Amino acid sequence: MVGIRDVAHRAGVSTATVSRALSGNGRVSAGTRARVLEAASELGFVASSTASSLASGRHRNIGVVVPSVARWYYSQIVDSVAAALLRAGYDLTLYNLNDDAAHRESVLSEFLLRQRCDGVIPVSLELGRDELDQLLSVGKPVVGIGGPLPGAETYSVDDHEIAALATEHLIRLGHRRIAHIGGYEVAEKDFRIAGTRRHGYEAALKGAGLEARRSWQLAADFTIQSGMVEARQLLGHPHDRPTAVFCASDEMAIGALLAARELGLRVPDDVSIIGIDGHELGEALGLTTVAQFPQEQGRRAVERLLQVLQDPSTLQSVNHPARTALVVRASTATPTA
Amino acid sequence: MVGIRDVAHRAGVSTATVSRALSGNGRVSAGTRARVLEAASELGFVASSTASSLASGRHRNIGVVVPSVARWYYSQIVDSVAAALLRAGYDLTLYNLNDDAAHRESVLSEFLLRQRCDGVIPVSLELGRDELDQLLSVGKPVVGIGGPLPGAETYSVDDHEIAALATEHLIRLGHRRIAHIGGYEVAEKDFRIAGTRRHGYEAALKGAGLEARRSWQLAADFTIQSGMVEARQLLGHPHDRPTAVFCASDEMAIGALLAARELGLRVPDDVSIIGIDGHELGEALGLTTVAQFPQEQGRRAVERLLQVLQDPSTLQSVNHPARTALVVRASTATPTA
DNA sequence: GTTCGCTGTGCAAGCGTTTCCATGCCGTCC
DNA sequence: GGACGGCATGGAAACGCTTGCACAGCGAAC
Repeated sequence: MVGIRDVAHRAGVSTATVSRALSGNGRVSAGTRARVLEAASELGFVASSTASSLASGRHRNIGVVVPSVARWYYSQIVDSVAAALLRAGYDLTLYNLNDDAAHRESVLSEFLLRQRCDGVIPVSLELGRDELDQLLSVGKPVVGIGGPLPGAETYSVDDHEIAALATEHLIRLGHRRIAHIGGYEVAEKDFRIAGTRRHGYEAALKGAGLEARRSWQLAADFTIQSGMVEARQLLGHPHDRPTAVFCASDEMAIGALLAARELGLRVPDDVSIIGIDGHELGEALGLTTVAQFPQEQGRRAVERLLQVLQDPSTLQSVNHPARTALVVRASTATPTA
Repeated sequence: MVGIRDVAHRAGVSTATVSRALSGNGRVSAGTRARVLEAASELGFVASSTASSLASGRHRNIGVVVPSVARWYYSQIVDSVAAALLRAGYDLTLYNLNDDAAHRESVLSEFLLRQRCDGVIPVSLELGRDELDQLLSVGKPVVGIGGPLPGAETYSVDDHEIAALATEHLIRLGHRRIAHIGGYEVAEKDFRIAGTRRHGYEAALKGAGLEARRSWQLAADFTIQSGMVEARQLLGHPHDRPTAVFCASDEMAIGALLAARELGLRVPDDVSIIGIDGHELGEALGLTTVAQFPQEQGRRAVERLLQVLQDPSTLQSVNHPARTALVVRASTATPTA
């Protein structure tokens, strides 16, 4: 293994100078730097990041905690975060909770605290104040994405608002019989978003003086398949069928769309469907949605976190509202009845 | 920051004993161990993994290199690999190439070699012999998943075979006009799978004495959307239309299915469609497919890699053929014409 | 009663960097 | 011409663990 001393020896300088020349910290004359660089590349020297971390206290590594990697939103986040970190020369350590609350504890205590990363990006994950404080107290800044994270700096849409927005779009079109596919029943703190979106839906209905039928609120797990399954139930009754469905994610909305077609219903004539997310597939299928832009959220969170790493004092405890946009396509229209 | 000396002091032993007691390496009497454990937990001690890595040369960290995280197969792999590593107490550093060949170089040289991980799991990624040897020579075992990786130990299906299998299923049903949606044209070594599956398709056609029309071989990027786009082209001509389509991934097959319906074609009556992968959504849509089991592949690759880490001499240069299964559902049938 | 071997523990030398501090040098200013 | 400040560099002390080696204690074997 070629080490810094080999480079130092070859370049005829001390290891201190090599370190300075390669890292850019401290001053080195142009000539010396050139010699060092040459020696390093000739030997194929790559500094041991472990040793460097130990000595400097920096890791060039960010921990990203996601509930899952198989759902569109998270995959988009991971994708963009990975790209942004790569560009900045940072590694990304992935903690995939796999929708399993049991992992939470151990991930937080054993992994994140093992002092391998410089900061943490929790995605749609609600940390307790204590957990958050623990991280911050060991000097690991936290910048969250998607979902409430009281006490931390986050980039997130307002889930209540966008759900209301989607629902209001249906109401404005004249719908009165609006169903909802979304929220898990489990009141897990790990997935509060679902509940918040449901509340937004309820609030919008209430605001329009409409009833929120319990039987028209179905729980699914945010995948296309689960959207299909629930929508089959929901739309299966020929009589007393809702004229519109608001789904808490595009994936579920796509499922609902497919289920509707399967049942021989025309969208939007027989039933209007709206989702949330901005999934590319929604575009191909003509799905109306309230788009959010996870790629943008991921990129900005990384930029911000790296900034905080430069100057920790700038870390705030606010949410930077993320951009959303109502994208009206062919899956919503005035009810024909 | 509470360090090992604090624990040692509290337990009334040396740091050496603490290290041994906590890591399980070396012998410690039961009584001492108990005292150490207690002291450690009272102080909330978590060993600095950096220091531990530097001293021991082990990292408890595996590098996973994927072309993308947004496609089903990869997300399944990452998911299962993450779970398996978590169980074993390993961290996972994610290198997302993002379908960008330019990243390849830098990821390999700058990141993987920075000696942060104990081993590497490249997914559907063809390393050159030199790159592979470089990794192996610095003592980083490699266990690949999905796709050829000459010289390395891998868990992968035989892409040529499963493509032929899928095509033959159509031929057996009586189809003679079989199109293919799959392979990128780019002959990138990063995505040879696409080409291999196409060859399997061509071989099967040839074996049956059928022509492989150039215009019936469309290139897409393995997503549902691209499958839709290509299938619209392919199935858009009322005359001279293929009676069956073999797609190199379920996602593209699903896209084709949707496009067919959109065009008013009945599946499988007007056109049969088969994919590869075993995507859950395919089940909901009645898609016939040659299933592979990425979750299983990921888990096994991790198990094997950890084994190799125990005893590097057992690393072989073979592919462990991964399980596949032809799953016949409602999207394929005997052609009606 | 020695000798031997084993167990449990401590000492201290690493692991490969970074960085503080000291030093030497040169140019500038009085 | 001497003092001083700034720059480039080297020496060496961290960083916080792991582990080889030495050693004490103790029971078994002779």
